[in-house]
Amino acid sequence: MTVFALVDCNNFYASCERVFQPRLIGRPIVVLSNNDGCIIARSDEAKALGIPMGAPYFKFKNYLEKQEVIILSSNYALYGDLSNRVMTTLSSFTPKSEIYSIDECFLDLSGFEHLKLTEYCQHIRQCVFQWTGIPVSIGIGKTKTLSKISNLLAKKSQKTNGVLDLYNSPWLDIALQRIAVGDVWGIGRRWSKALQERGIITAYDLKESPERWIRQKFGIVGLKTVKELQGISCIEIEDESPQKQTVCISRSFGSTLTDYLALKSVIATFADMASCKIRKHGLAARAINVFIQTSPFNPEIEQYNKSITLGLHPQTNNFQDIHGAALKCLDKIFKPNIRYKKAGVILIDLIKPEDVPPNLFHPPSHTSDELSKVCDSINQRFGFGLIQLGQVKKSRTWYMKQNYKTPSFTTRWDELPRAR
DNA sequence: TCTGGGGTCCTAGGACCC
DNA sequence: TCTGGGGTCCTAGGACCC
Repeated sequence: MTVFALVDCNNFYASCERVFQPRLIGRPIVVLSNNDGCIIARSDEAKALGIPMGAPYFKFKNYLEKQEVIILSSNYALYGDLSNRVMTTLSSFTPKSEIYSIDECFLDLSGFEHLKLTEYCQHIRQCVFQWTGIPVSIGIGKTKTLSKISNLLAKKSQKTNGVLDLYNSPWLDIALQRIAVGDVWGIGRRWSKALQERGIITAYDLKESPERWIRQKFGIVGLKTVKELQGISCIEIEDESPQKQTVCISRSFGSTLTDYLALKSVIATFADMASCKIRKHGLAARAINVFIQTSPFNPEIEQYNKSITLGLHPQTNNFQDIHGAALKCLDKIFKPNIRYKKAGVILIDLIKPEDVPPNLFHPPSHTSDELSKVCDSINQRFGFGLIQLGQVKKSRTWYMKQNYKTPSFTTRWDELPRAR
């Protein structure tokens, strides 16, 4: 039987900001999404003020100021780098682990029982904090779903000191009764509502609910969740990260765009970013999707949401190919006199070029891809967008709002923290 | 005025094949 | 008038995750 442990960073983005700005410790912090749109992370102090997750920033602006909450734009360069440090540290404690998200990691602790799991996890926790400055909580269980629940309770209860082992615990059922069904991993808003209407309120209720009904109403995915609650593992730890299937670059604009040339510049930039990203992964795309949208929150204006998919034959990760294909897509869906608020480029059906069988009708192209490589290295060194194809009109009007961003302390020489 | 971005998986239904 | 059965593949949409 596998021993599953879930390590989850506490208030990850807020904690990252505190590592290099100790004056933020003990103060309420919120971190905003791109474009300073929504509140996507809160320190414990901010949670205590009743600030909800995902709330639009403009609705809480006054309240936040009155409460002297520290407001920060998201700094993904910093969070990504600190995440790598945490994950590298964690991987030294077990041969098998799975990075699940920027701030979560599953560990397979089978075979470590002789060290006493709680003590071993306390040790892991202390090392992560000492080596990276990031506080984490750890939950242990017989399945991924149960380790998630243990983690939730480890965070909630002070006396666990950040580690809770429910692997062989007589308290498991009592613990499950304390978890709302909507807090179970895999149960979202829709399903939570449907379950509650049937009188299934807690994780324990879900564990005990009739399997045939679950299978019929929530499919195989729902049934797996119930089985996992029963202690029957259905979702394994995947230590080799599966190959990406899609890559998406999309943004909301700081203000609306109606001008074709402005939108063209946006789509071209997204296409360049997307192709750069798949080159980094050594992948090529076999199709591209471009979408443009109006704001769904403004019913006054004419709504227009359109997307189009175009096959790429043969598959490609070339700078110019993808740039050109994206603009061709835009031409087909662009409609004038629309106030666009968001757009994106998705590269689909990604594959390693060496895995593609040779095609009689589309022999591999002989054009060198040196240009892509050079552009990548220049853009990486000087910031994305320094070099682009000539068709792109230099326009920054759509750029995101980021009014409260901290320096990229760990990834840019000119933004290193200073010791005084 | 102002509401994120990037993913995965499953399912139902239609097109098409023999 | 009477109009099969079984299979695959693809796509769009809907749910979920962080």
